[in-house]
Order: sequence, then C-alpha cells, then structure tokens
Amino acid sequence: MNLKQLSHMLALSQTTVSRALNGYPEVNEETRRRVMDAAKRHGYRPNPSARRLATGKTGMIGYVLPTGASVDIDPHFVEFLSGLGDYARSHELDLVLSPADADDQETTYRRIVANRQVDAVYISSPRPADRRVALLNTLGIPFIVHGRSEGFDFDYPYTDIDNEGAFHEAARLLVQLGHRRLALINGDSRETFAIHRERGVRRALAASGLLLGDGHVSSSAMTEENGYRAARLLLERDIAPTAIVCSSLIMALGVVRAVRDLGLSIPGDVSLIAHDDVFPWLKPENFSVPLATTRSSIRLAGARVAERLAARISGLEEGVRGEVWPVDLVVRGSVAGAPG
Amino acid sequence: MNLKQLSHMLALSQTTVSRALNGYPEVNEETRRRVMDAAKRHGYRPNPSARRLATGKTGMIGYVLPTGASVDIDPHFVEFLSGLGDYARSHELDLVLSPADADDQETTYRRIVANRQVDAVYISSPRPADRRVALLNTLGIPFIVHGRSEGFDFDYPYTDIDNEGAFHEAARLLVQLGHRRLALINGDSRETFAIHRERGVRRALAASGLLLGDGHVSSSAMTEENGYRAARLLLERDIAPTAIVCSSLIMALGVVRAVRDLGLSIPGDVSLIAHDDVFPWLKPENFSVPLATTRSSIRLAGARVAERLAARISGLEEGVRGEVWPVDLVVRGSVAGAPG
DNA sequence: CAGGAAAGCCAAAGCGCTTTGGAAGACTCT
DNA sequence: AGAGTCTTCCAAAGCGCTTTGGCTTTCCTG
Repeated sequence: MNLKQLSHMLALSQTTVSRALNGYPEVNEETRRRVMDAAKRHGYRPNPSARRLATGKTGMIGYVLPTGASVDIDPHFVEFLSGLGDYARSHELDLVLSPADADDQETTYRRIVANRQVDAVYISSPRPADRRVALLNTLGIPFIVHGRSEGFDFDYPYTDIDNEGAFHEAARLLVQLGHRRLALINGDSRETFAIHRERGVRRALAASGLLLGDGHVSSSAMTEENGYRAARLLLERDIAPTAIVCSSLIMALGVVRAVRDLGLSIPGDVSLIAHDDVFPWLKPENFSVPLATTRSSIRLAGARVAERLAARISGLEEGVRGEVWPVDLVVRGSVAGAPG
Repeated sequence: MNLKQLSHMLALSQTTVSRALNGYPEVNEETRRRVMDAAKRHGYRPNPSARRLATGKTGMIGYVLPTGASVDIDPHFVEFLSGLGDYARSHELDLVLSPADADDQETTYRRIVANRQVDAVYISSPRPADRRVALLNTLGIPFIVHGRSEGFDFDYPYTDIDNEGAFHEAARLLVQLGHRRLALINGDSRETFAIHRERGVRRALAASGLLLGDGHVSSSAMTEENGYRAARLLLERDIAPTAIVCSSLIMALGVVRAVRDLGLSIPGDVSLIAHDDVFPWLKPENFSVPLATTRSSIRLAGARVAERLAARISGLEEGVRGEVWPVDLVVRGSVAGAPG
C-alpha cells in the first residue's frame, strides 16, 4: 500500500493525502480525518526510503564506532546506549552504528555526512582538541559531544559531568580526613575526563599545600588488571599513599585485590574512592568493603544526549550550549581517617 | 556531484555510467576505465538514499534493542558488537539499532521489515520457541540467531556455542575430582543457553548416578549481586555443595565474595568453574584464586554472525544451517579435589 | 554477401515520497 | 455585481539512482 494507491482509493491527489498525513494546515479537517482514518485502516506507512530521498531526513542518529582487532569497546557504552535507546524509542529514532577503523574515523564521518545517512551524530570519549569535534563543526551536521573537548576557538554543544568537581570533592574529603599522600588511578590520560579528574585532585591537594606526587598518578585503560597493577605499584613504594582515588569501578576491583594481596586492608591502611557510572551488574555497595564513590548515571546521560539530538534535529535546540552535570559524592565504608 | 552531472561531463548516458560503476558486463572496458577514473577524480559517491529507493538494498544490518526503564542491556552485548563491527567495517555494512519496548518487539520487527530498513537482522538471547524467530521466519527477511531457540517445526540459521557440552565437561571434571554435591548458578532460566547449561550439568551428574539437588540450582540475571546471593544461599545450606559451576564471570565475582564472607576458601572448601565470554576488562586468571573457566570468545561470535549475515545478504549463504562451536575448558587454581 | 549474433550504448520508465506553483470555488467587502 | 481573499485541492516536477527494452554498430558464419 503506497501513497498512490491510497490517494486513488480516496479519490484525492497524492499531494493532499501527503499533506493531510503530515499535518499541513492547507487541508480541510474533515478531509484530514478521512485520510487518516483510511491510512490507519489500511495500515499505510510511508516508505522511509522514498521519504528520505525526497526530504533528506532519515529519522536516524549516528555513532561512529571505532573498531579493530586491538580496539576494545568500553563497557560503559552499553549503559549509555540503554539510556539513549530508551529515549530514542519514544521518538521513533533509530541509531546507526558505523564501524570505522579506529585510526581513520574521519573517512567514516565524512561518508555519513556526505551521504546524509543520519540526521545527527554524537561523539563520546572526546580528547582535548578532538579532531572529530572540529570535523563535525566544519561539516555542519547537528551533533552533541558526550563529554568535553578543549582548546578550540569555537564553542560546541556537549553534555558532560563535572569530573573535576567530583574528584575535587573526593580528594578534599580525604584530605580532611587527614590523608597527606593521595594517589590517582586514572583512565586513559589522553581523554578529557581523565585530565579533568586529575585536575580536580590536584586542586584539592594544592588547597592544603599538598601535591600529587609524580609516581602517585597512573593512567591506563580501565580494566581490572590495570587497576591491580597500578595499585600494586603504588602500594609497594617506599612512601605509599594512604588513600586512592580511582576512575572506575572495574579498576577498583583490581585495587581491592591488590590491597588484599599485599596483606593490607581498606580502609585501615588505605582509603578508596572510585567513580561509579552506575552499572546494574556491579554495585559499589556490594564490594567486600562498601565502596565510597563519586556517582553519576551514564544511562541518564545517554537519555539526555538523545533528547538533545532530537531537539537539534527538529530545530528546537540551537546554539552551542554545553551543560555540566553535578556528581554525587557517596561516602561508604571504604574511607576512613589517615592511619597512624 | 550526482550521476546526471557525471554522465553529462563524460558525454555518456546515466545508464552506461551506472553500469560501468556497478560492474555490469555490457560496457566496454575502455569506457569503464574512463568512467571509474572520472568518478574517482570527482569524488563521486552514489547517493545511498536514491540507491535504496531504486534497489531496496540498504547496506545495513539490523538489531532490535529491547529497552525500558527496567531493562538492562547485557554487558556482553558490547563485546559481541566489537566483533560484529570489526567484520562489518571491512564490508561497508552499518548496523542499525532499533530500540523497542521490551514487551513489544514484534511491532518493531514488523516495521523494519515492512519498511525495508535493513537487509538482514540478527537476534540474540533467544528462548525456546522464541517468537522473534518464528516471526522473522514468517516475514522472510534474512536473519541469523546468535544462540539457539527450540521447539519449532522448521529449521533456522544460527550460530551458537556448545553450552551443554561445555557445562557437561566442567561438571564431569568436578565429579572426577570426587565432588558429589554440585551446584549451578545460572543465568535467566528462560533463555536457551541457561537451559542447555543446566542440561549439561545434569547429564554429567547422572552419568555417575548423581543429581542436581532442587536447591542446588539458581537462575537470575547475571550480576555480581545475584552471584553473591545465590552463593550465600547455597553455601549456608545444611548440606552445602562442594563445587559450583557458574554461568558468568561477573556472577563469579559475587560467588568469590560470598565464599570469603563465609570464611570459606577456594578451592579448599569449594571448587568453582565459571563461563568466560572473554572480556578485555575482567580476566579469570586475575581472580584472587585463578578461576577455571569454560571459555568462548563472544567477540568471535559477533564477527561470525556478521560474516554469515553478509553472506546471506549477497546470496552466498542459503539454507538453514545451524552451527555450534566447541568451548574450551580451561583448568586453573579454583578447582581441586573434594574436601574431606 | 546476406543474415544472425554479440557488443555497446541510450532514452525513458520506474522506485514512492514531498513540494512548488497554480487553480477553482466560496466568501467577504465595497 | 465585481474585485479581492481565503480555503482547499491538484498536476507535475523533482529527489538520484537502477533497470527495462531497444537501437546501432561491428563481427562472424555459411
């Protein structure tokens, strides 16, 4: 059942039927009702391919998925996706993932824009001066950055959490509890969120005349194994930290294991605060010692990004406003006063 | 730059240019070269929307993503996606995720098929007599099931691992080591994989005249918390199991925690084998006691599913062959002879 | 050397929608 | 009553590609 047939059986032109269905004003309300009724009765659904060709609108949002044998997709992605999908569903938006060589995403971005394959895209895990942001800004497709880049001479729309503030708060609490030697087990230091978190910790320490020692900060992919390694390295130093701030719950698993392996205890020997993106399958309160966290639901962020993308597509949102969400500090048993 | 312009500047018809570009035989090789050359020089890329409308082919594969406030996307999904994306990239395929109300996916499947939004789809986490399988079979779109359904009067193409065999092997090993009371901490018992795994364990036990006691099998979503709960329940029984087989690494984290909380030890008091889907961020060899596993890379499965989908789209694969991959049993420190 | 086959190319008809540029009829106003 | 204004509808022109059906030209073959 296509438009031609439908309009024919209604004894109307395709124009009128199309307009009636798409809510244009220049059609009699009585006629509109007739049309909508018939459309529903015959289960008419406009062919999206045809509509795309005619309008250029796709009803899809895009994401360029870096792939490659040695490229791991972040497990956070799935939670973000939950939120995004949940919102997208309610607005009949689909998400298209375009796999790209991790080392050459530009080609793919150019392709999906040139081909008008999607109405808008989002970017995640941005870095300072991220080329993708600059590229999309040039290409002129609606987009939202999940996270933040830095160092551009233009503004761009983003949704981020207050990573610096969160880690500042976490570190400040630890300092207040008497800790003098903090350490930071961070994610990939090339990503902005990691930079911001380190900045937050440093700022809190500086406020009390303290420093984040050279060997007291480590950056790596957020795996359990890397958390373990980093923690061992830190804790086996001559002057070991008495408190650790950690960028991920998964890494924190490794930290806890390292502490245990070394015969130390949390929070007796070392206090621990980790960032929690709120996974359904791993909760900080269920750690052997309940884990204090800086908490922010990445799922909500996904829904928000979808909402903004939808708004930009429909022209409801313009401008380049960045928004930064506050992060909760949730104190649990893994923090205590400095030993000694 | 569109076909019209290109053909005009080549002083050829659109027909010929189109055919030259698409490798049809009825065009002079010399002409073809000229055309391809000009196309490359001017960066001509056929408009996919137009091509879709004309051919019905989309170059996309689909996945219906169940969403909802209380629906959690499995973290396995991301690993599967890595493999799928990696293959899809090399074949210029995109993946479109269509979010659907978890309780009404049928509408969405019907939509993407009726609208010809994708060339093929895949299904994951199937259940016995899964309605999605029946539906797709009826709708006649190429598809692959990742996993298996059961109880149809028709065959369908799937790629699965030998869950029953894997858990049979695991249980058999434990029995050989003298264990008499095994327990199974399984995933959602409505899914086929969980049923097969339980079947495998039961078969191994039965071979030695043993049974999986009523209270010795638990099924729930594969979270750390559920692993913990299940393990506590099991281990606090009057006649506690001396060995546990567990369906997921994440649940195994909870099991380990429960064992520790109860003052027991692995493998002294209880042996543990878990299924490992091979996450980059959580490895069984890094458990406090290295974890024995049944191992099968879900990432490879993703690549294989993509490969088969591509083959079906291009007509290279026909029929309804199901394929079942063997699973490795990797013995590590978490298993030992039965205590006492 | 006629007749048929094969090679190489083209014009035009879709694919199914949106949108432009009217046009007919009804209504208002002077 | 004539001019102007809405209201409501339509024919037809795209959007940019693929594909059908046919038309020349060249090449064999008997």
